[in-house]
Amino acid sequence: MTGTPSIVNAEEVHESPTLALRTFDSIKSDIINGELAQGSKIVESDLALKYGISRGPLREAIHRLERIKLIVRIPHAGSRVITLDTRMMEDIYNARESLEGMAARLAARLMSDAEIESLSALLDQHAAAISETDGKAYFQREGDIDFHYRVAVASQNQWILEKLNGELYQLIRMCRHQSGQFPSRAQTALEQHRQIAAAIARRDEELAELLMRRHISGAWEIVKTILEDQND
Amino acid sequence: MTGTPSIVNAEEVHESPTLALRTFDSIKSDIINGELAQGSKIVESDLALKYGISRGPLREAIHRLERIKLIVRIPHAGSRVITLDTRMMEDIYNARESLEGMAARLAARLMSDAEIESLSALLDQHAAAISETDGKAYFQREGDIDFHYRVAVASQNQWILEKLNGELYQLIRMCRHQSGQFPSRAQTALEQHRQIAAAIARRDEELAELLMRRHISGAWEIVKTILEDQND
DNA sequence: CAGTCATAAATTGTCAACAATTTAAGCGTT
DNA sequence: AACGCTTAAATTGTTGACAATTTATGACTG
Repeated sequence: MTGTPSIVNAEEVHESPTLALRTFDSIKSDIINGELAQGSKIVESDLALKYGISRGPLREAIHRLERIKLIVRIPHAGSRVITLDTRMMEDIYNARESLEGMAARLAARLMSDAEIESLSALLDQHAAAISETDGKAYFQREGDIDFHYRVAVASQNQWILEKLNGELYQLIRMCRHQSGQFPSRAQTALEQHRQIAAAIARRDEELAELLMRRHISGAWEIVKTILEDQND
Repeated sequence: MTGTPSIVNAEEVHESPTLALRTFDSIKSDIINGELAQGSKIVESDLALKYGISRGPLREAIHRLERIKLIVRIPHAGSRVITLDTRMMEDIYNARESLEGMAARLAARLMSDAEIESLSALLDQHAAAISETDGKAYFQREGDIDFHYRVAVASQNQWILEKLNGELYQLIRMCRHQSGQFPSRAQTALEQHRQIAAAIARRDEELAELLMRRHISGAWEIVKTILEDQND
């Protein structure tokens, strides 16, 4: 029951049973990877043609993307791919800080011993990967998210899990991709992950929350300077 | 710029420009008021007929309700009105605690002096209303939400504001409605609101967050016992 | 009589045409 | 040349019909 096996966390294997959902996934990737440029206008007929479906399910896909905040939409005026700015990312990181802080607290309360064991193993795995590849970007990025995802799951709070995994992480992925590779920080992050895991293992709710919040607000400070440097 | 005049917080005046949105509002009210019973199955054709529109926009309305978590939906299997249980409400209140705690912190940092003044005035208004009507239920409920809404706005965090006002408060309203009138607690709540407002006025971020979280977790303790008594 | 398979009904998913609205272009006026 | 109005094009919103899928029904078999 504990073994989410690998790096990738939640993408389903068997493809979605409906056109709208499959198209939603496609467009989502295209936006995160930057193939659909930020701020570009979405024209329903064009996209429907491009993805080979009719406007009905495409519309549903767009609405789902709006829900995830990858697309912004104005009645009768159409929709555009979102444009990330510092202001918005600050909102995201602040929300994430409070939500993941709570998740860590709940995880410290509720995580099973087996899960804790498995979490620790995950971090060993990360440590190995770091010393091997020494800064291999992609792996670490997803590894980082993997850790946070586990904590969110362990919180057993469906609402929080859904918001983190469904919305916030997507936007952060997109931001990372758009900002190119930024400094590795892998070693520091791993160290902090270890401390958080230790606090959880000790069932110290207060400390787990505190450390998680520090970890995230620290990450924000770095991302912030990068974003600001970029736009000046 | 400060004067949101009255109790009701954000319902737009001029009705929505699209059928789907208007129907969304209608169904939302019907669910919150219990006219559409919890757990009842939603059949698209039936509802479309009932609201006098075609299935297209109705479908969009349903998707929006799913986004708000008032409806749960399974591909090919249809959708049902959500059924509130203690488990889910606990998730909601925990999420709310962390998010509103952060909102209070940000409010203490960012709220303008005029807004603070206005917030204080709102509380005076509430105090007057309480001593007048001494436990007039509806007013106090909305008054309570009004206070929390103001703090969320003052946080200037769009993501948090949207989640609180768009999702969490709706579910709490629904829960309150379904649970009938529960004990007033108006005096206690007002007192706590005052302390929170004072902390914000003092620009004490730490304390504002702490008090807000206590306030909400306290409210949850009460709601929890009510819910448990009901189902046993 | 329980269980299972095939069939029929009900319901959701998808499509293409039509209506309403917004955006752009063209024309005339000042 | 700039502004506003009228008209045309483009785009979104809405509709009803059709296809695919699930759920219910009932006959058949062990």
